[in-house]
Amino acid sequence: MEKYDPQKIELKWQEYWDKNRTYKNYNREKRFYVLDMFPYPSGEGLHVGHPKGYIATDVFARFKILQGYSVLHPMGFDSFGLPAENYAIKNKIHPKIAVEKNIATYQKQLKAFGFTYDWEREIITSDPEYYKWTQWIFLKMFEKGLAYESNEPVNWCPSCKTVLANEDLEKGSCERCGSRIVQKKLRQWVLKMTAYADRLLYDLDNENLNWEEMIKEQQRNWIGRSEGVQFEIKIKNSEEKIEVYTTRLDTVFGMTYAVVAPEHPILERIKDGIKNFSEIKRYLIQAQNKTELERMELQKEKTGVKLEGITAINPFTKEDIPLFVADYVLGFYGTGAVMAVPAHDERDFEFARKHNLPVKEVVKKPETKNEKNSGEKTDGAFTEDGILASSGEYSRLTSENARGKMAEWLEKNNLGRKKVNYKMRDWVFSRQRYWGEPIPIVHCEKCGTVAVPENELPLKLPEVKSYEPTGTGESPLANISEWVNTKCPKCGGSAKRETNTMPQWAGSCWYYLAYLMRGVSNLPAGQMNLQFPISSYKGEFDRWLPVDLYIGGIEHATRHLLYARFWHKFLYDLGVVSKKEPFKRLIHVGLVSGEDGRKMSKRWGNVVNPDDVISEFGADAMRLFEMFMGPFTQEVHWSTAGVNGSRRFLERVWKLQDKITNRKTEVARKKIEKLLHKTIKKVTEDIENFRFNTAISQLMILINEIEKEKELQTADCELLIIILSPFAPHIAEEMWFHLGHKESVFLQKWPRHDPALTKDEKINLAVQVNGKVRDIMAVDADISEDEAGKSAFAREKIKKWTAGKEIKQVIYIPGRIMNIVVG
RNA sequence: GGGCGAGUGGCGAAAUUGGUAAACGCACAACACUUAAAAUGUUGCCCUAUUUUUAGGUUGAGGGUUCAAGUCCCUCCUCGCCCACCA
Repeated sequence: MEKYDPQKIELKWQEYWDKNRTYKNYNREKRFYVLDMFPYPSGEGLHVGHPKGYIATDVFARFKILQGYSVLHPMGFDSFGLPAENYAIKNKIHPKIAVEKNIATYQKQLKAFGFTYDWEREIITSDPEYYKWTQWIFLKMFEKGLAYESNEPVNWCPSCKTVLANEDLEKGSCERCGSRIVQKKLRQWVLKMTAYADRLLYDLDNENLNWEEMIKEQQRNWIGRSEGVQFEIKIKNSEEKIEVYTTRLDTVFGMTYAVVAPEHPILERIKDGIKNFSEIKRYLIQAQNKTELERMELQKEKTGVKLEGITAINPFTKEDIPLFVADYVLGFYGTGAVMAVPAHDERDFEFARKHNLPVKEVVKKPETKNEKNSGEKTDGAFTEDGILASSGEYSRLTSENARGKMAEWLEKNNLGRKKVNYKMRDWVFSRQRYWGEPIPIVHCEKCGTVAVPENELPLKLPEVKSYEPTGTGESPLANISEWVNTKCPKCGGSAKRETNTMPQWAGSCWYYLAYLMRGVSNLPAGQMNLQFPISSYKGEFDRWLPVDLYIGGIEHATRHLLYARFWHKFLYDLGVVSKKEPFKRLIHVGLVSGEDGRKMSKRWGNVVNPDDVISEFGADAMRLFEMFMGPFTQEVHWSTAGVNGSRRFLERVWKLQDKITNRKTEVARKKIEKLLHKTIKKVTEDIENFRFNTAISQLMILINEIEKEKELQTADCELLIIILSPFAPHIAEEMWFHLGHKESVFLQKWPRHDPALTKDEKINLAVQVNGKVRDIMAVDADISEDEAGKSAFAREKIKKWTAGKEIKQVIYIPGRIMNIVVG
């Protein structure tokens, strides 16, 4: 047998699979759609962490192919957006050229792994043939009133010189460059994601999504639904009133003041009645100049000013209460105004203490028998539910009951109503950058905002010399007058094009559909041609959706995964797709950090390039190692020595070929056959449950055992090759052909274990005395309790511990343990 | 502050879901092969005592339930991730 030489065999089989279209069996009855979160092609290339998820999907894809499914496993590139553009600016290359170059690098790196990707379906989000559809979906949203213009203050990154969505922030800073965000009023395009808030929440639990609970929870928190009551507080001696929102209406008798946010419109309306208006004005300017971050850093310090001369009335108690303006109340949430109950809200408590406002306790902790009732007021607010006190007719009710009754009273008197609020905001969808999809809208003086007609799509991104961001709040496109100045599609008069572009995330909202659309076109690889109308793709959508398995990083939990679900639901409403949810099963890939435990980055010099690993150890060894490192969803540290271990394992597998024989040596055969079937069972179950590490350790156990034998039956070797093949496809294929086969191992059937063979006839039964293992007996697996007891008591080691003692109890769990309890 | 998750050898980890803790691998050590090294093979490798055997201890700490706890319950400690003035 010649030496195991991955360099030689891996390239050979990659070419073979490609040429023979080994994985493209799209006409089988059962189908399975495996999807990776596609990368954005940065200039750095891949490091060894990136492929971990791709290896897992590849293992799964091969497993499903072997189980007889048509498996769709596509790959593409998310090439619009800031990473590509910033790279281009830094290196003074046009983004388009940079993207082409980086994609070539990525492809080369990915292909070295021998993945099952169907490159004929590759998509690139910055390709006009692709983004004409991104634009089309936007136009549909515009048509349905879900894309609208807004002038609300938005997050502005002074370094990236663009606005950002809430989802793009990290602790009040730009997620990409770390710069502090400032609030800026700019005309923006916004998508009405909040219109889908309820469905985005509800369907998480009601569409049989096999998602990790952690990700569902993150989305729930992000959507942030809360049920409460909105009611009005009148201003004394005035027609004016403010609406407040609360989830704790039960505490309303404890309201000792009310607060409006600095942005609240009432301040302008009642300014003549405010005696200290100049002071208020100063405060508003001060508040406006605070950045998001400052607002948060100073959160302990609650500032605010009383509106002198203004009195509000608590609708329940009819008491006069003061009104404040304070920036701890957020202008964009709820009504931008709150009732303040210092006794039962920590923020209000803090504010009240600072401004010497009364604290009125109206909810008491229910008394429990054993608890000492000290009667002392605790230092802080009591924020839990309890029993009402000093609340008029509502006293003695539980918080929950009181909330219901109080809301009824408000409704009856036409003062308020139940209201659901969400933390999630509408999606700020425009960017003042060059490298993105142009928003297909024309501004006409006469007709207003007008959609670019469908047959003019794609609205191509014009070529420019200078694509650097301007910082003026306008995109670089605004400087190209021949592009900007156009005719109104409606009236034919002169009009100007929208110059903002779409955000990073737009293209990835529907890409899993584009792969399916690519299946319809018969054009050669690399040529996208996705023709209108969308209905011509319905058959493909219905056949393949939803995506059966989706793997990617956890950082997308509240960004891409939320946006894509939103778009999918919109497309569902349009009748484009027939399923409510796009991704049926979702698993996140745990990060691979550097050998030093730090995040892999140029800065630490701990980046490992997969090309180097593959050329030293082979793609199979690398694949195997990344699946063996630890539980898939967990963070792991890279270890080059560990890859070497996987390589050693493959060398040993390779050497088994010297033992292959067809002679019958029954005893050895039996032993290996049993272990083989146990391994089939475990590997099958483990792949299904994404426990690749234990699947591989079981394969190692099997190999260790076979090594001890002199011979290996051909039939057993074949089964071994098949169950190893998803992890190490190249060596498996090579060994498969060595056995004389003329057809790929991936056209074989995944074996089923024989249940009779996975059962042991003899087992080692542990015998405990008082819970401590004192002996281990080799017995028949189906030994009866009587017999097991007899043999146990006959054994010296057991006698030693039971002699002269009263046997109180004997517990026997067949196949597991016997515990003798003595007194 | 809120939510989610995790703590097991020198390291990555496993444990049939309440039933022999440390499988499998990495690193390390000794030996064999070799002039030597690498590679490979064999053996050892949680802690303490001891004489190969054996006994005791051990899953972040403490308590509880149970014949039996890494696994279930309570209290506490540490770490990670996400969200964070959301009324």
